Amino acid sequence: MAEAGTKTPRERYRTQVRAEIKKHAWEQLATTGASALSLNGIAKQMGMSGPALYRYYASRDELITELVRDAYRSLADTLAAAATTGADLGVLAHTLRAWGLEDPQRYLLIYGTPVPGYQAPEDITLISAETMAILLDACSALPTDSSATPFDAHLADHRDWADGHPAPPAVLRRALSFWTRLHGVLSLELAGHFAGMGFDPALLFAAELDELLAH
Amino acid sequence: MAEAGTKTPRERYRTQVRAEIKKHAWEQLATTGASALSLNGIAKQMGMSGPALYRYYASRDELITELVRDAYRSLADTLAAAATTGADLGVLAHTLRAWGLEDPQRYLLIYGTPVPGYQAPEDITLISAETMAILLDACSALPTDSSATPFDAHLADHRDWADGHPAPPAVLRRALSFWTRLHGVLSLELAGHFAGMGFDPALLFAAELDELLAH
DNA sequence: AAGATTTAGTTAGAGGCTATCACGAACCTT
DNA sequence: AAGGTTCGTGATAGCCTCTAACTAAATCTT
Repeated sequence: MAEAGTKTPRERYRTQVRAEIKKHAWEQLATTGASALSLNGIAKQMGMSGPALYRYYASRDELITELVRDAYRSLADTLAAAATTGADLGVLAHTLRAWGLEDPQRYLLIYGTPVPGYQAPEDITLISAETMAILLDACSALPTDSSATPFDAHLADHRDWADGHPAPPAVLRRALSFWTRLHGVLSLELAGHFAGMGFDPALLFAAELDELLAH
Repeated sequence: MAEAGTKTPRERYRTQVRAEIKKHAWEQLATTGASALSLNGIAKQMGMSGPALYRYYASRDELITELVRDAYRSLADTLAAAATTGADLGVLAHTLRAWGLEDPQRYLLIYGTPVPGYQAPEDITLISAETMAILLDACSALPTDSSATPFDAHLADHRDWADGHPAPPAVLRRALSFWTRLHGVLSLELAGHFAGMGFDPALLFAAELDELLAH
């Protein structure tokens, strides 16, 4: 395995440079936001001239797409790791919030303002489906004491997104609520909308989570 | 009044050009997103050379800030108009969603990804407070049958953001839930995250709203 | 080991953008 | 009609993305 994984020196150098480029890209993203991310700037930080980066990323768009992919991957892996250690929905929620706080711009790269024309490559939507599966599993573990709503009936007929997951409609609905509500509090916190308001965002998050788990 | 409002012809021309610039800016925003908004492009659309626009807006940032201000203003006015015609929380929620769907990028200009360093001018935060006041009024009209939570106690001590509004903590909490939950569903819909999922976003929104009003 | 080939990095440059400046032209005031 | 103010222009600096041609180095082949 140590032999199979070790490619030619050139390939190793290449992947290492690509990694270093991404490292600087994440720094720029965190400090200046995605719209100000500059290949030229990264090149200068790495001590080489602008066009050199185009050996590693065909375009600025391709680099950003890879950042998006890595963000989805990181989120899916983080939640999966928590889930395999027996985390329930509550722990999963706090794992999500911690992941978001770790790098708000990374969260917003996924869930923030999209570029109107942009369509993510299919492999990224697959990672997104992984995350959804983790969420559905966790929701299945909870008792479904709530009664069936009209929306449940709609979901029973429109469950393609569950991708074969055997969860009943009530569980699908709980998963959607979980997703949308936590995103609601978390995204507003990460975007700074609670900044001057005085209360503790962590407590609001916990309160929303409590109410989510109580029903 | 018709005389007081009519300034000098030059001033009228000036405000009219500024309005035309903004009109094109909104179009660009809707089609290409805020990051691709270009003063140069707007100038060409208007049949004049690039630097001419700097007579009307000192910088690209200033134009965007004005778009942000107008977006906040439009949202506040839209909700206020609904509220004065006796709209309850449910109607207010659908008014919010309709406003968002009318121009998703306008909604995301307020609630989407912020640029890290940016701090909105104070008059914008005041408009935001207006919106919050409308929300608090509407929440006050509802019966507060829910019991006091630990978070209520925290809110009782951190209610600066309510800006003198006499609503009790339970109402504050309901207003926050209203805001964060509706933003959760709506922002995900506007950002296109429900796109390939099959279900009807309107029904999910309505379901979330129902649950919000039921407790 | 020597030559052939692939690859990394360079500079130059086209075309876009924001933004400043100096200049002429239009306009309103007096 | 003379004055100052304002508008729009072209020129320019300094960013940016991205392409192209070229050099130098590392790797592969024989």
